[in-house]
Amino acid sequence: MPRPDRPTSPASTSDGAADRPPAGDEGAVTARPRAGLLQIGQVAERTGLSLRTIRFYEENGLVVPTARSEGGYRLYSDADVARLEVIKRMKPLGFSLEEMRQLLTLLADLTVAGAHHREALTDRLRMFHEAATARVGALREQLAVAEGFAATLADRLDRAR
Amino acid sequence: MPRPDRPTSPASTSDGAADRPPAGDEGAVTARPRAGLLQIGQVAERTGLSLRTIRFYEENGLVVPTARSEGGYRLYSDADVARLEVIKRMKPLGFSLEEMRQLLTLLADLTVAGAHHREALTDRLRMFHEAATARVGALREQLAVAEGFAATLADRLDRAR
DNA sequence: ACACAACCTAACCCTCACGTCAGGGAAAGG
DNA sequence: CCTTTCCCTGACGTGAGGGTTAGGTTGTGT
Repeated sequence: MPRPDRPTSPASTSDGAADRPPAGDEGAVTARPRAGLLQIGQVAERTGLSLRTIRFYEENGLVVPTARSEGGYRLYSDADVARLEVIKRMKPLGFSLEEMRQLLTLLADLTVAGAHHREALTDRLRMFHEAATARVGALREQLAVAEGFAATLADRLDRAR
Repeated sequence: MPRPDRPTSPASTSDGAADRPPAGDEGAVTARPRAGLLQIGQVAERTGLSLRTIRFYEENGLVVPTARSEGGYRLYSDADVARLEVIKRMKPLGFSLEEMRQLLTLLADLTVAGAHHREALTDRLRMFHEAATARVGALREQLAVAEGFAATLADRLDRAR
């Protein structure tokens, strides 16, 4: 079973991320190895996160790959990737990894419908929402300051032209 | 020459920042020691920066206090404070300390009117302005993502209420 | 003159979210 | 066999500060 991809591209910058998702039959739609699992490089490509970052998130319990290959390669499911994408969306809110971990768990717990603690969960969710709202406000202010400073620079530019 | 402030407040939380700006005559407007110079605590209060941060900026050559007291206290002029405030405005743009240092110098150089390198200076200024504009764009996007996520949270909140 | 409270100093280590090597193993093909 | 390309772990580095410690300075009240 040979491999279709990489038709002789000898030079590369090094550890990049692209390629070799073993055995997708010729003309397959999207690279997909045996069990619908992606390896880290492909995940990085899809999410725009660095390999280091993805590993780091695992180290901190944020997204642990569903499986490992015999040789120890991390193998990510679509759900894993989705989790990573949620994290990406949270990032601008400036939550810490720990907070993100908690929020992820919380959201998962809430999705399990059968939660008896529903009340407590929504309470915690409300707190996260408040924190998020606060951060959004802070961000807005930062943006305003940034715009202001950029304007100042523009000013000095054509004042000194 | 006695001091007006602190009319016997024995308990305090500790290192705060307020107080003893020596000898402002009774009923003075704003605390002012001898030569219109402020000590670090007062600067912190005015700028909203932490003592640590202000010292850190000095360590990195961003704002070196105009003077020191006999005993080694940092003494800041109004110009120093102004510099700190400029830094505060730059911060949301995500420049590194080094970049901010350069930009501060650049702006100062430009103000010295008599610059022969005016051209080169404005060129550098233009580059900073471009960087700033780029960052503003990035910030806007971050804000959008943040708002989006906050909305998602709000959604889950009343979907699960 | 002395004690004192409030302020300051330098010097240290700690945190967070990664980046950056270094050295070695795995997957696939020639 | 060898080569590529990808992946692994482990360890150290970085940026922008935070916190703590042990001690010096300043102005004041008595």
